[in-house]
Formats: sequence, C-alpha cells, structure tokens
Amino acid sequence: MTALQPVRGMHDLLPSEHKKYAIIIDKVRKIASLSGFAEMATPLMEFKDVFKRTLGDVSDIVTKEMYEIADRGGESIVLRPEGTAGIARAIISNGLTQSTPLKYFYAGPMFRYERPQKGRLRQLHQIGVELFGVADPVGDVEVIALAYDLLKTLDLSHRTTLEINTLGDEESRKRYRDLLVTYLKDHHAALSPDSQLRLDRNPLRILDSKDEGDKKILKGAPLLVDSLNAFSQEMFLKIQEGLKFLEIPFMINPHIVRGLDYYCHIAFEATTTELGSQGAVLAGGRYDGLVSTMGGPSIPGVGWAGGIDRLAMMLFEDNLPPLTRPLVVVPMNEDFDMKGLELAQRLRVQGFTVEMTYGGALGKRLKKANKINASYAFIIGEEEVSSGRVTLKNLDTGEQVQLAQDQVEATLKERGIQ
RNA sequence: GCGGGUGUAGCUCAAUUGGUUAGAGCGCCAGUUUGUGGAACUGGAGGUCGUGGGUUCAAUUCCCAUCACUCGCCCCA
Repeated sequence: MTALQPVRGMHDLLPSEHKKYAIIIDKVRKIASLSGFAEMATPLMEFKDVFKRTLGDVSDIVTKEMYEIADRGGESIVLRPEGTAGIARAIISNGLTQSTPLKYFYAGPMFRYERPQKGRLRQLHQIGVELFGVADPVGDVEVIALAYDLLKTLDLSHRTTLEINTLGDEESRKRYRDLLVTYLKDHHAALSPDSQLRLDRNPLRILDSKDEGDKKILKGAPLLVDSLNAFSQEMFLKIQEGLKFLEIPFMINPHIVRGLDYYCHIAFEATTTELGSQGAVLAGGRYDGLVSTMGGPSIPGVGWAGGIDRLAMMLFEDNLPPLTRPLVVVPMNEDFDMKGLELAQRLRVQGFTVEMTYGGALGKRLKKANKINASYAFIIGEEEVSSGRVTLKNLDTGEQVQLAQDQVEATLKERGIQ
C-alpha cells in the first residue's frame, strides 16, 4: 500500500485539478505576453551551486530544503527549489546579457523538502516573471502592476492584500542590520528560542516573528526606514508614487523580509487569510546583485513568483472549473462505428470537440453521452446511412432532426454550436 | 525539524462497554427499455478497517511503532 502512495507532499493532478492549473497558467501567459514577457523554461535540476551561491548559505532553503543527489560523475545536483536563480543562470549561459532589458515568464514545478501542510507541498508549482536590466523604479512598478493584473483577472484582487516594503540597498541594509542586532542583543534573554537562533543567522527575519514576546520587544526596535540612505528612500518613494498613479492599492508592511539573500530594495507580497498559515500567494522583489553574484555582468533585476497550488485553492475551492461541452457521436451499434468515427474525424479537423461512444446499444450509448455532458448527439444507424443522413439530437431538450450528411457543418454553425 | 488531531467502500460518514457474515447515502455496473439518454424502481459489484507488530479466547475498537493527510510553530509561493 505504501508503495502505491505518491511520495509525501507530491500530489497527482487529476484532470479536474489539472484544468485549474492550466487555466491559471494560461491567464498569466496571456497577461505576461501583453507586456512583452516571453515564456521560457529551464531544467528541473541544476548544479547545487546555482542556488547555494545566490540564495545564501544560511537560508533555510539551501541548508535543509533541497533535494540533492550525486550524479554518476560525482557532481552534486539538486531539484530546483525556486525559479529565479535558474533563469539568471540561463541568461548567463546563453549569453543573453548582451542586450537588455530581458523579460521572461515561466511556469513549472519546484521542490522543497518541507513538512507538508495545506497549501504547502514538497512539489509545488509556480508561475513567475523576471525583468532584467532595468534599474529604474518604473520596472518595479510595471512588474507589480503585472501581478496586480493577474490577481484582478483571476478575480482575487479583493481577497488578497498587496503589501510592500523596502529592504534598501546593501549599504542601508548593513547599517540597519547592525543597529537591530545591537538592540536585540540587549533583549537576548527575552527573545523566543527561534529568534535567538535567527539573531546569528538572519536577524532581519525576527521582524517577521509571530511570537508575542518578540513582537513586544520589536516595538522598541529601530526601524529600517530610518537607516535608508537617500538613494534607497527615493527608490521606495518612486515605486509608491507609481503604484498610486496606476491606482493599484497597496499597504506598507515594514515586517516583510526575505529569506533569500539576493533581494534588495522593494519586497512585496500578495497575501490572504484564507489559506491558514500559508499567507502568501505571490511574492517578489528586486534582486540587483543576483546575476553578478553568479559570475555574470552586473545586471539589475526585479520579478515575482506566484504559487499555482495556492491560487488554485483560492480560485476554485471545491468547485470544478467549467469544461467545454463536447458533441458526441452515437452509432446505433458496432456496425456503424466506423461511419460514426468518420464523421467525428471530419468535424474534429474543423475544430469541433467531438467524442465517440463505444460499444452497446443506443440506450446505453446515450447514457454515456449524458455522462460526459455532451450538448448534442449525432445518431447514425441503418435508416441514416441508407438515406445519406444523420440524426442530430439536442441532449438538453430532446429535440432531434435529420440532416443530410453534407449539411452537418452548416447546421452546427447556423445554430451557433461549437 | 518541534508539538497536537485524523485515517473504515471511488466520495461523505456510521459501527453499542473488545464479541459471529463491518453498514448507510452518493457514485459505479446491470435490468425494467433490442431506434432514444436525463427521472423512478429493482438488483449487483466494491473493504488486507492506512501499514506492521503487541495484549487478548477474541481487536475496526486497547497499546507501540510506522506511513499519509491535517492544525499550529518554523519556513515560504
């Protein structure tokens, strides 16, 4: 039995579920391409270094969440835990950095060895966009606007909150980090055990703590805003102005921080309270140092990734997405199967969705036609074949007419049947 | 990785203090209906009680372990 279960945290996408994913991906694909973001795909596996160097040596993703294997040559290969680093690697590998800006869209599975929960899987699916080569805040605004367009298109903009924050540039962040550590060290004993660990590894994360005691201590903590240099402040202000100008609603949440090292300046998340402790359905930020860290030229970047699994959960809950209703071919019996299939093939070539019924007598076949939610049935038997006709039956009303074989397409179009 | 909850048919759930062949609804299959489906009625199939051990004359029920899901933490999309 155990062997017949899927691997923990990895789920089958049966047709109804898969359809939801396809709908979401199609919408992003459409929206992204309207802004000139072209779809691309990178391998599911990369050398470990691609992530280790860029995400940060102490990030949880790198230290404990990667699926890692040694290939036959002894190289350490990992299943990608996120999409951005792979895209960055790809633009360097392929020499695409010569001419910017570069705009990409991707969709696919990511893998993280975490404890599964609702909305948190070991094989998760993400969609994402990346904009390389634009240091100007207009790029940030455009990318966030793209995210907002997606949420609006999915009708989720009113069920999510767009929260933004700035992490500042490296100089600002370093200065703030020192101030924060100094402050928190004075309260070391009162911090939660988790935060005591974070103090060494990634002190900024403490800002995001859910521990009540931590929250109390943080009230007196220095604010990152106060450590921002003029340049960082201006970046953040211009982005806010841009969002307001485009009438994109947002909130500033100074507690948004990033687990990955490559982020700077803007950090944003679309959050929901509908998915338990998994609040973020889409998140992103600016990663100006990423490409150079990897050994490429110094090219700035900004982008986001959305969780398809989480979006699908919000979008459809338990409802099935609407499916197109097929036409169905119903031969009277086995003798007319090929005649029926011939008609089906003829209509399929012209773009009609046509399904066959297999085996059994008329009654049984109509029952099957009903089950697949067909709109119309073509009935073909002795009578029809001898007169060169076909019976077209409306499965909702029961009404039926006989048509000459060569009138089928014209009649379907006349009635607006797809 | 830490702490809690759950696991019985394809799905949603029953099963009295441990006691014979573990039930229902929905769904599925067949028939009533050999050129007409949806509704109704009748019948049928389908279960290693998540898995493995233990206690007991006897375990779906009690104990332990394990797996999966789930809630909170952690982390993140």
